[in-house]
Amino acid sequence: MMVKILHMKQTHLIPEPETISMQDLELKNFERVIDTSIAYLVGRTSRAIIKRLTKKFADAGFDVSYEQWSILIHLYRKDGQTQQELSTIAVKDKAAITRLLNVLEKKNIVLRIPDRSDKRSKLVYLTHKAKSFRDDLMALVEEMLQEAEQGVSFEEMTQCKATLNKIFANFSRLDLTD
Amino acid sequence: MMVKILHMKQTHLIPEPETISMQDLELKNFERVIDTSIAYLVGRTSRAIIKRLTKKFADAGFDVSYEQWSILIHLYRKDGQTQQELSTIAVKDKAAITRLLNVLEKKNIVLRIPDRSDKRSKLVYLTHKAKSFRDDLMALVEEMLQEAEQGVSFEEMTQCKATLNKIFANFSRLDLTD
DNA sequence: AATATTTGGTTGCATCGTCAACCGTTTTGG
DNA sequence: CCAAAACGGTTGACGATGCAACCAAATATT
Repeated sequence: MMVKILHMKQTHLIPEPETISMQDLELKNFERVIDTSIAYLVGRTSRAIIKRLTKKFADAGFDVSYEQWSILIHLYRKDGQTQQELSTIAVKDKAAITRLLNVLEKKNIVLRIPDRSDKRSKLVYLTHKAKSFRDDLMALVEEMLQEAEQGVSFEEMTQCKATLNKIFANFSRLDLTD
Repeated sequence: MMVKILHMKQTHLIPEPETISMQDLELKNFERVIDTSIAYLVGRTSRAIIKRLTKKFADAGFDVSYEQWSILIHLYRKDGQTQQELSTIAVKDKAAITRLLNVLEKKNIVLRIPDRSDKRSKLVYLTHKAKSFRDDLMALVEEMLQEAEQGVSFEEMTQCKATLNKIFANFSRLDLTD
């Protein structure tokens, strides 16, 4: 994979183009794989966002983590979904959903009601408490999004999102075909 | 935050523009905060990448997780760094570094050597084993990156990375000024 | 020189994510 | 109609993360 001509002898004082270009290649390869890698950038941006929003929620006195919010938001849009639906829409393992809901239920933010028509599934509903701070949470998220967008034009952000969607779609496809 | 004129009376049969636009606003707000939110897209793309690379490593018989690789790569570039340096460059908590290195040391992939000139720090070095599969891991990462880039032009990817960098910088700045 | 502060690293605690195994229910297909 | 397969949810095992408290060594302060 890596081109290795790093041990070439330097017989002249003038820089030899071959050697330099090989070192460049090596450096460029690292750059490509680390600092400027989409994997790295996407990962650290994601962590930065989570950290920021977690802090915002905490500072405002809401005992809701980013992950818990990522479930809540789907319930705010449509209350009473099954865990399976939440799992799909939130792109999380169903085990992860079970555990997040355990915490949210303990905090009295959601309720699990057995589905009468299908005894296997449970429908997840928001409590009054959850509904009461909905707008506050949404406002904090809006605030965070605006912070993220500083110096980024609408078109630029739209383009970036489109690219991220393409990348995600690429992996979704590959995961299916394996 | 949310504009609520959903309870307006409908006195005519023709759809009232106000009502419709308010519902649209509501929907758009959800869209902005969920599906098309940069937070959501960045998060799911990151998880997809990690999942894919983890699978690639495992399929090829390498017992190295994505997180472990994210440390290794920095050592491949420059061997013998302190944990503090790794923490900064990998954008991870120093506690996380300690634990990742514990695992890597147990797997005989890295070594921790106490720094003789500063007894507090430890220098992290790659073992022969680590060096031996370096190119294989790099090749798998290259493969994953190429999968990610399907249907994405070079310019588009460059633009996307630039935007992600801007967003990250925004949060870094805010974290400092608090 | 003596003390205070900072720094590098480890550990405990709580949360989160994935995988695989499992249980009870529902659906399918011979 | 009944056995097999699929499905929804839970649990255990294991890795990983962030925060805060902590220790020992190194620097800075006075």
